Amino acid sequence: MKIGELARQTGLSVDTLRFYERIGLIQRPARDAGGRRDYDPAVLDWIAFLGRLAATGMRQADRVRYAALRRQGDATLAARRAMIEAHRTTIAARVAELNAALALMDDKIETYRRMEAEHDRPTS
Amino acid sequence: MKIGELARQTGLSVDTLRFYERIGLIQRPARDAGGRRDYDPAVLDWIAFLGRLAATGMRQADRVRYAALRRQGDATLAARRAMIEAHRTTIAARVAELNAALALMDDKIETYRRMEAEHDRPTS
DNA sequence: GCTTGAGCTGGAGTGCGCTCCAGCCGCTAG
DNA sequence: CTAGCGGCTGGAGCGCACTCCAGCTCAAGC
Repeated sequence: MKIGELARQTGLSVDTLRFYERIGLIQRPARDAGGRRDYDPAVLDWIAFLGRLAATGMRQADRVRYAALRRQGDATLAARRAMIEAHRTTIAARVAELNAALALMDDKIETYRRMEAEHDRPTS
Repeated sequence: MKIGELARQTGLSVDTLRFYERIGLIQRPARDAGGRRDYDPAVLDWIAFLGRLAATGMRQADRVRYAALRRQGDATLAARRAMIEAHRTTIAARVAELNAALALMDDKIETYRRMEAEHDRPTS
């Protein structure tokens, strides 16, 4: 699979894919006779998972660390699990924070409704 | 209240407070005889709310828009409510996304546990 | 009356995570 | 055989949200 096709399938740009390779998020792929990157389709799953990590707030530096562990094989299983467990905890905390914010926004919306009623009928 | 005291109470830096004023997130405070900012304590609640908006992912440009509406008084109540309602929707979507990610992380952790068991006892 | 510390301004610098660019090569279609 | 497209590299640039800095003023404590 060429880089353009991979870009299409992942939704990332060609530049982003090359950038991810530079920083070590994606392994250097095989090259064809002309020196062009030729990806193993398995990279699709990896990129999707990286996307989930990024979308849930794991920092790039940590994703790079995780990718490095992954490249080292089975000896790093426990370390990788520890990273994912820590990330799970972070996500759970974030969910709690967002739920609290939802309640706050609901209060605020209610306050606005009352103030709008006041403002529309100031002689009430 | 001087800027240093406000910084202490809000957890923001003095530079950040002045930056927020520059971009319009905080109103220009009164000045004392020496030309120094002298804040009304009411700004504490406002900064706390801005913090909640920021922490829940509202972009700075939108916080600035919201602050601008707020400065215009009661005529903008409906517009402000609309912004908060939109933000509430965004937060709710984010909670759903994070909950899905939690499930994914749990799967991943479980997979790691199984692989670790495999790896520790490869002759099983 | 002098030092110290807080505050002032306008502007430059930072870190993250990309994004874009110049200048090049090589395959394929017309 | 040549135009066009996709790919290549190394490096510069960008948007966001601050953060830091130089060089200054001012008020208070010793």
